[in-house]
Amino acid sequence: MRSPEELTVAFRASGLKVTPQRQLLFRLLHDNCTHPTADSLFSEASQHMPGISLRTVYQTLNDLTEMGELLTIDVGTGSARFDPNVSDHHHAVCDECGAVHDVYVNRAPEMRGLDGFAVADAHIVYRGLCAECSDTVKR
Amino acid sequence: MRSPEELTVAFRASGLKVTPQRQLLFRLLHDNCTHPTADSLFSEASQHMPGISLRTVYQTLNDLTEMGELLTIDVGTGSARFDPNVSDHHHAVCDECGAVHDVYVNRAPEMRGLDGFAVADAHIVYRGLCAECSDTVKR
DNA sequence: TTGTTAATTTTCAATAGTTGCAAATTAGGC
DNA sequence: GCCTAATTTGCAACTATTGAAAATTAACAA
Repeated sequence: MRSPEELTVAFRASGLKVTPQRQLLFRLLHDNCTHPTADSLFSEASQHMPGISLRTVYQTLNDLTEMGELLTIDVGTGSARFDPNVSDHHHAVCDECGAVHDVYVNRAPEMRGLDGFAVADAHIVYRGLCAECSDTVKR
Repeated sequence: MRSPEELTVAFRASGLKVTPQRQLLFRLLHDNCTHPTADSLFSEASQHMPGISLRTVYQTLNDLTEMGELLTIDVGTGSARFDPNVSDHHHAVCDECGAVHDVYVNRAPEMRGLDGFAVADAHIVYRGLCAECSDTVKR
């Protein structure tokens, strides 16, 4: 995702308004590697701007996703996670604490067993225990 | 997933009852490679047994999943998909028609960029166009 | 075969996550 | 400062799924 400043320019350029709500969300999302849910963002945003509506959060997240600034990922945890890292990557989900981490692979493997399927994209979800939770379990 | 006959024995052996509802679902799921949703199974089941309840379908699907006879997979299509193929495999989802196919890979790739995460499982979702939909688009 | 009882099914309400809609508000150009 | 289209808000609606309680029934024994 681009910086709040760049997004401000980009939004105006496409005839979209730059509201205080949107600016706040730009800031909260920029360099955010926690893979927040709409609801967790709403909570955080509410502390800075009491009264902001959950609907607006969803709206803005969807807008950013449509513009290609944000990835909406579903790792099977019930609610969608949002990721400002739009580079080609994958995710590791901790079964213990639920944390989602960005991970990379050299190359997604060729799939076998299905002829004629034109693959446009491959997304890998790793599950297991993150470093912190492995530590806790060990001791 | 084991055959309806084997499941019947297994259920009785664990003190579970084999009801007509369950038998029907055993049959509908056996060798079913369509990755049905709870709702699509409910529709199909209703044709054979009018009055069967959606709740029972969910219940039985959850029971089978807990027993390791079924996989509950989430490919981001909104509702859970159920897969009687419990071998180690992955999925290909057609962006056009939504069909889900079983696929295999030689070995899921090592992930990079996250130290100390103990991977227990990796699931790959391929997206693109299935053979049928590619054909349709071409002509 | 019938009785007993715990498991199951059904019904219906409740929940979580998300979207649709209409009224009120406001950013940004004039 | 005004206008107007874009945005925000509030709330109802919707989808997928689960919880709870009452009614039913499979399985076992007598």
